[in-house]
Amino acid sequence: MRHPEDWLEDVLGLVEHVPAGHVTTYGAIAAAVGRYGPRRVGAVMAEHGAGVPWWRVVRADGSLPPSHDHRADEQYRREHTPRRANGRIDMPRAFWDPLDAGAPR
DNA sequence: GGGTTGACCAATG
DNA sequence: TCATTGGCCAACC
Repeated sequence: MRHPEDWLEDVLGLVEHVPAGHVTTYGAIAAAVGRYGPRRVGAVMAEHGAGVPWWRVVRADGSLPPSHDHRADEQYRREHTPRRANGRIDMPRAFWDPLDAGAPR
């Protein structure tokens, strides 16, 4: 039975497991925890994202939420996160699926 | 009880 | 590639 608190811990736990140089998406996290939707993940990140590598969570198309902006850019340079010329993440190369590592099969 | 909002997503033109 | 639309689900007023 997943209390809201457990769900929140699951989300934050997954974000912490995203390897440096890679990113995941709100939708992938939502799918991995298997409840609610991407918007809930975004909402919880906005409020509780301070303690986790929030810059490794982006939109499904590789674009950055407004809040990331310049601070994320600095992290991507440091972690060598593959990016495209338009500033978005190179998703085919950088995407890390939590289901791929946390819950195989 | 109902309308609005939001670190979203996928389909469509 | 960008803009629009409908769907999503909990929080808030």
